[in-house]
Amino acid sequence: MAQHHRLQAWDWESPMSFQYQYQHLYQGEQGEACKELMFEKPLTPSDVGKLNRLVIPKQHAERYFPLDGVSGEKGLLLSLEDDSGKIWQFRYSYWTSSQSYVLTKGWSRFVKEKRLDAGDVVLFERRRVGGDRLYIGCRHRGDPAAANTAAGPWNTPYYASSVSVQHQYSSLHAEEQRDETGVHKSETVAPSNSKRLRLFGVNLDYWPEPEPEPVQASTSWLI
Amino acid sequence: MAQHHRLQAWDWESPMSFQYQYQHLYQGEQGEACKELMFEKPLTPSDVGKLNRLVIPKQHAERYFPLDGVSGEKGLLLSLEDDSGKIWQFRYSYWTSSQSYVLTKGWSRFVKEKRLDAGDVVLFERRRVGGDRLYIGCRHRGDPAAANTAAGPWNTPYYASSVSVQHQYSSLHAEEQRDETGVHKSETVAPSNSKRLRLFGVNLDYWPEPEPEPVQASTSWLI
DNA sequence: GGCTGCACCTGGACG
DNA sequence: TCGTCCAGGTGCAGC
Repeated sequence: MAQHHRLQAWDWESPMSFQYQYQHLYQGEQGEACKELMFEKPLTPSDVGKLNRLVIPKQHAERYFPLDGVSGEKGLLLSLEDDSGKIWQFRYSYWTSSQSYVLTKGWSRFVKEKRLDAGDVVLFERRRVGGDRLYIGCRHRGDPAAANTAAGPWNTPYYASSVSVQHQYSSLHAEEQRDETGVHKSETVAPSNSKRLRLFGVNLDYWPEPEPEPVQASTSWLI
Repeated sequence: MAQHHRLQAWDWESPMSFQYQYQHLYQGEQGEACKELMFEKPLTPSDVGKLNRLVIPKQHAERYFPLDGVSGEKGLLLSLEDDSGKIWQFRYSYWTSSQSYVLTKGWSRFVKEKRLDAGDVVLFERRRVGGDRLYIGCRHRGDPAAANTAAGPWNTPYYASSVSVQHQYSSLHAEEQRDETGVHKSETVAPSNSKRLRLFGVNLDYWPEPEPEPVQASTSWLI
């Protein structure tokens, strides 16, 4: 598994880039079980430009991302964690017109915060710690040994102590709505009306409507 | 009606350019009733360039093309026949941003197949034969006496015997879906969910959704 | 009004 | 040759 070894290399060679509150995740974890690179994509100019979308190569999308709901009118919402512990939500859709899978809403914020340029690499992992987590990282061009070094905890005051998945969802919804509208809404912390998807052992919420709300589990999707 | 006389002139001066299967359309037709030039437009560099759209001069659009639905989200679909009998579908829209009427989807294929360049002329006619038909033709720069000579029946195996409007619709839908997805779908030849528009005595189907389906007449629109 | 998001579109590359 | 994929675009609505 050459890819996997490469991941291990650049990931573990800069352990200090991991945040304090996540160091415990790696205690005693030396083997392949703890993390798995799903795929990487070198970013094209369009991926980091004004189109505000990331094209997910079809073979990776169909292998690693859920198929259920992605073709629906609004696609579905993916929640991924970066090395700082921040949760990133992206709308994940299939565009029949171009026959491609894309991340749209939320992607431009990621590009901006991580200062991504064409030629940089975005990568998707799942990490086992208790349950699995979905992880998104990046590596800047010419910086082969380090992933996700652009954003540190100093940029992400939220979630500093959010370890439980459920807690992260609540915090996330709060921040998401602040980011989106600049307005705090009363129902912010108690969403409903979404479906829960279990992916790589991680519960993901998604919904066909805008203004997502938290949830009872209704759909279970396992790889 | 000077325009009309001009049409008669260049059109009938090269009768051999008309296709065999359509020659019967002109049998016994000598008067103005059989065909009418709606308008011509000399093509600009943008009309034949990478913008993949034809701007329809507003006065012509509003006089000759339907107003109902053109400003809608998807515009509407116009089906026009060329001299070879091939049916061309174009998305016809009004762009509020530029306040112009345009043909978009389908236009670039027409430009390519007819080998149109800036300075060439595209023309729109209605022809009476039984019911009326909408017709699209072109005339290359420096070739004032001939319209639509660039494409012959040798380029258009489809529709060679499609004379009835209904038959043309079925064939057309089949081709449209082939173009869009590259996949033949079982419901291809039996569209529904579209609206029917009667324009210049010709039934036109249009729909707000992709993947159109054939239809019972629901809307009747008469000029 | 600018930016984002969205649905749609097309040409080029390539197997 | 032809279908598939995707990079690079569009207009426009909403925030």
